[in-house]
Amino acid sequence: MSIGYACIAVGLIGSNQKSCITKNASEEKLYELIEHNLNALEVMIDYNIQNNIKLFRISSDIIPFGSSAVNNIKWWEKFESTFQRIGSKIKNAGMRVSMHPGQYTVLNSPHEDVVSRAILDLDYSARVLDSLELSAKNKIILHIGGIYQNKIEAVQRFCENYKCLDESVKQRLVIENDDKSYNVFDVLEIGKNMMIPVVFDNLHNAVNPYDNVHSEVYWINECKKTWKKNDGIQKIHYSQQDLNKRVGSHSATIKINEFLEFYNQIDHDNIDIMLEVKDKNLSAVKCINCTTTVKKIKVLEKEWSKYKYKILECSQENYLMVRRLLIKKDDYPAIEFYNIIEDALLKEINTENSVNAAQHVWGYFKNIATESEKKVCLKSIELLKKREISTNSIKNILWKMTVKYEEKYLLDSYYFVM
DNA sequence: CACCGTCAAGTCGCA
DNA sequence: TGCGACTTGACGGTG
Repeated sequence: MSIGYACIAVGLIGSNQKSCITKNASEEKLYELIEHNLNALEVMIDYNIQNNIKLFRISSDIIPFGSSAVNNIKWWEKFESTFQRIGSKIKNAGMRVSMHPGQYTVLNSPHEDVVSRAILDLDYSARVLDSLELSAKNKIILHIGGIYQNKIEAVQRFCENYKCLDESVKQRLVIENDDKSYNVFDVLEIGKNMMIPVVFDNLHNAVNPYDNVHSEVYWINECKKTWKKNDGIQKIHYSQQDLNKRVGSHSATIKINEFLEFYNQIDHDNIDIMLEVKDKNLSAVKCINCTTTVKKIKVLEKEWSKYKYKILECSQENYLMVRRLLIKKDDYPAIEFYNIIEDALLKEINTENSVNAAQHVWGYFKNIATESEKKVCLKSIELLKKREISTNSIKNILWKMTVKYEEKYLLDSYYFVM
């Protein structure tokens, strides 16, 4: 059983992906971007290994214009050794990765050019995974596509076009229920007929259900039947609704209690769970730490070192609660720990707390900063007290000093990214 | 340096 | 018929 996250690692230096607009997509520029993005991928893979994260989605933007004529670089040749090195790390760690072309990759379109671009997109995704020399258990996830006023014909077109796909794509391709057009029943029909594994997405199912009779567990068990030995263990997508946004929007973080309720209902030892959530790796680590059988408080202490100034900024009370919680060194109060953090993050940030947090962070530098840095910082904190500057401004100033003085404890802090 | 429009894609709902 | 929303972070130009 693995829990993972998609594409981006929040608060991880050197992991950002770069892109450019078509106008600027010269060969030189593209080469530079690919090199950068592969570096960033390796940074994320290393991070995953260090944090025991064994499930990860590689961004489809890893190679800018990877499936377009705009990019003529034979990147799989030019960066062959880089791909092999990263792929080895993935394999040796027992990590499983995937790719997920977005809503604009539509295999069942009635427009020939749209379909051929979709095929190129799938070929590209497979080529990335092939270049990493990973097995067919490392999947490409696709939605069925549009309806075009006739679902039966649209499904037929999907199946016909699927048959035309390259074998390297077919052995990796899995299909997922979406939030508008194809519910889990529709996708299962296709999956069973075409022998394609089905990924169950709980939020899509909540938004676009087949009926209100069958439970999530029922559908997960139905989907399980579509996964064959060569496909690896069943994969599902899990996310929670952002209550302030439109129906189907992913939440900022995974509420741990709600997750555990779901987790405890399913056959979690035989399922890989991909989280779709704004805070990405943060929620993945949270869910892993709350379900692990290895219960070491050191893990929570490490988490606390990253969260603490952010929590101090939100709530002094919660900050003190966590400190009390982590005193007993033979305990492992992971769920309580994350409940206090979730609670703090929901609170409105007031001036007093944001000043307090900034002063704590400034404390790392007050003996090493130059006179001018000291002047700027203290002035900014005074302005913050009067709400004349934003918390982002002060965080930018403090972040620059963190980088300059390589303040290790702060470099990983979520204070700067939340 | 902060801010914000733009990009890039295909479908669908609505005027 | 055509346009805006959906999605996403970063780009890229402006002030």
